[in-house]
Amino acid sequence: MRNSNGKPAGPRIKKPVQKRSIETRNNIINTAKDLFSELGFDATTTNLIARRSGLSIGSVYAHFTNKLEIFHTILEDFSKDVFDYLKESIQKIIEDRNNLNEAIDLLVHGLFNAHKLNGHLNAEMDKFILMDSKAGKIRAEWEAKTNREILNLINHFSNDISIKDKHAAVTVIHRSIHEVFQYLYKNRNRLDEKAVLDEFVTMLQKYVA
Amino acid sequence: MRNSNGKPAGPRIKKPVQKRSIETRNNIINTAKDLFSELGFDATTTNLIARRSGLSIGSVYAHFTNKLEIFHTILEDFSKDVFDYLKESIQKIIEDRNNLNEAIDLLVHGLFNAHKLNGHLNAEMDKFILMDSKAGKIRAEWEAKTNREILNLINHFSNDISIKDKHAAVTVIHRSIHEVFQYLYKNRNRLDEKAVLDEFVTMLQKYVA
Amino acid sequence: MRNSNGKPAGPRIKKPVQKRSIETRNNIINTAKDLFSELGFDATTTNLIARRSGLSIGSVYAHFTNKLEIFHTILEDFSKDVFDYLKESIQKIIEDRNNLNEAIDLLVHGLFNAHKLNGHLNAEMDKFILMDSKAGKIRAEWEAKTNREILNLINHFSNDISIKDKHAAVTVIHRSIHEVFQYLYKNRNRLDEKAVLDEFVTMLQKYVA
Amino acid sequence: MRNSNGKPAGPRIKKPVQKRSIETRNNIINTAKDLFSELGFDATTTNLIARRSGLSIGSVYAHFTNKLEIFHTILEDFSKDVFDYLKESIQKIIEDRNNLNEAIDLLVHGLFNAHKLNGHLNAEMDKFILMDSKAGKIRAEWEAKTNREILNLINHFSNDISIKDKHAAVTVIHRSIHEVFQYLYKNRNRLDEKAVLDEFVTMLQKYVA
DNA sequence: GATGAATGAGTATTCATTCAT
DNA sequence: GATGAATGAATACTCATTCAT
Repeated sequence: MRNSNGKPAGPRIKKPVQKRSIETRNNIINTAKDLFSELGFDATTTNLIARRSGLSIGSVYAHFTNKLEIFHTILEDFSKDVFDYLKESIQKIIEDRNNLNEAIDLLVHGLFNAHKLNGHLNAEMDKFILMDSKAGKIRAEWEAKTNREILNLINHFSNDISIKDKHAAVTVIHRSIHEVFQYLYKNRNRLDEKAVLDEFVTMLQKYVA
Repeated sequence: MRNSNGKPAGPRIKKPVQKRSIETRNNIINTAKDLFSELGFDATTTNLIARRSGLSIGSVYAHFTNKLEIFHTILEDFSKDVFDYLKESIQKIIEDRNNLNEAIDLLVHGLFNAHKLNGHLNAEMDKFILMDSKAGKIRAEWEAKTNREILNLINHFSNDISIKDKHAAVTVIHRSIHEVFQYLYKNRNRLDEKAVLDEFVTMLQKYVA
Repeated sequence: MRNSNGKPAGPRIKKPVQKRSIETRNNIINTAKDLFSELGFDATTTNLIARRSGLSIGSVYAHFTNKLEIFHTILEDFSKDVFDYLKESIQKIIEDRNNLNEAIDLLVHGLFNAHKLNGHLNAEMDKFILMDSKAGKIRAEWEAKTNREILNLINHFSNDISIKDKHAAVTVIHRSIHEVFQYLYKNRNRLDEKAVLDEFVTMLQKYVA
Repeated sequence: MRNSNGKPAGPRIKKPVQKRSIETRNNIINTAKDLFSELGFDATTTNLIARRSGLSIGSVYAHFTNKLEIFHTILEDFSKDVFDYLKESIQKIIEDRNNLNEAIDLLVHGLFNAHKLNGHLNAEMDKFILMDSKAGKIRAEWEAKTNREILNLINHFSNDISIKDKHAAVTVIHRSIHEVFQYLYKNRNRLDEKAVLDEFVTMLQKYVA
């Protein structure tokens, strides 16, 4: 007979005020990121997150309303990190007055590093984006921002570039990057990473020339 | 994806020989494919597969040792279907003496149709390939076969093509295709499908030229 | 990621067809009735119901969607039983051509027996009726039926009876009965049950005369 | 009502002597009364009591050993309030030299007002009296006192009254009152309150006459 | 004196799988 | 050959209570 006429009881998750609390929150996020990456969302139990964080299960739920919220937080953080990295890379490319081919090379290798450590997590996120609308929204938002940056870069080189539909091009470039990285991760012990990456850079260079 | 450390089960699952039995098996596979696609692996319960197939849960377990086996079967079937489609397409391209640009166009659009209907399932499979070694092996096998076919095509046009590392090129082409398709699926209502596909074809054409 | 776009999956609780299934269901109901009566709703765990029934927890949930449904079933059964007992008593009173005083005496003692065994459960139910709207509806329905029967009896003796507002009278009689019983139950070792019951009969007799 | 097998806790809870402390204590009691009344004992969490009181959970536990103690305090307070109200009413009836019928009328309506505001809480208390021995003892004590007052009133009118067993009569009267009130509360929007109350007064008047 | 972060046993519920009929 | 009732380990989440700061 829990709350059958459910008056709202005020927020159960409070903004952490004490320093200890903030540390705990980060602890949970980092542990969960590792576990989601290792085992996937479903196989990662909340109790496991707690144990691996050196916390009680109660603590986990004091900081997040539920397991999904932890995942969304990680998705958001990760998306932001990749975006920040990309933005910085592009800024540097423009500042350094690299030529187009150098630019592409730097862009691809830079993004590759940003993605490198999170192949499993990436796959898990990709799945969620289809299944869970909140996740889809988060990703879409950051994807739009990322696409805007790539478009900036394309525009910066607009004299050297011949492309019919720039927006479509951005999509193609962005997604190809994403997938090639994902693929390299999956096969990280079987493939000549450098060769594939170089070939991919070549493809992009020829494409935009 | 739990509870599936399948001990060898002895001769409980027989290869179906009778026609009715084969029909039942296909019934299960088709229902499961729909459900995995709709809900994902974890959220699809074996009891639901049974009910939607119009069968008893006992019957499902008479045909498959466990849930994972159903998934592997579907993965195998699907991989084979895509491969067959690709092989046929390439054969036709060669027979029809299409030129390189036409070939690429046909290849991309052909594969796109093969993938088109299974975006969710694809994402689910992608995840499993990382998480579940048996799934990884199945996919790797078919991917190798597929890559071999693409290599054939490249060799067929070897006079018109300038590529440093053909194997790496195959990887890049194959994965880009895969991802662009996946992306188009995710955004099927938001994007101009034709524009992206055309842009992608252009990229490949310039690349191999 | 359970069923996030929740297509209805058909009924999970099936009408029992096998005899074994019906027996199991009754087993659960009886065990739960004892436990709710002994410990109250909240302190009665579903696992305890299962164990005391000699069943697995899974079986309990194969027969009832949740704990509340078990309670509602018991409430409904109990309300029906008391009603049936009352209806029968009243019929018998009328058939036997008892006079008014005898009638009241029989009515009170009869109902007392119907209630006798379930004091704790009654208290639990009384609480639920306030807190849980479904329970309230169930009780209200049977209360209405019961009140109608009592009204019948009053009308049968309408020549011997002087009452201003018959409907209000029914309420007063019905509730007084209910509460006196409840009270006698609570104090079953401390009170002279017969004396209180007799006094109560006297009150009603004087009242309606 | 679990987790409350209170081991003696030593001198951790001090009787509040300072004014602020007493205010805090009352604050907790009032908040808890509202919540128990609204949600029931089990669904009312100690953390909710703290938040709604504007206090920390630590403060609540500085004033009460546990949740049950809060409930017992409220039960005791409420029982005392009703008793005081009754005692005063009876005193006034005697002083004002009301006749018997007037006396009953005043008694019933007076008590009704005392009970009026606490239907839910009453039901919760009724349940606890059966389930929790300490609660049972508290209620029994005040019930005895209350019965003594009612007996006083009966004795005051002993010339006008013809009753066999006065003690049983007190019980019947007291419980009938209690239940009719409870019932009126449950149906506060559906019933003609005045009619039921009048009919009830009539019943008592005829009864004792 | 007070605070609120942390604890962890406890609870409802699910679902892959088995096996008696 | 099939059925579907039964199993029970596993899981997300709650909440009374403690105690370091």
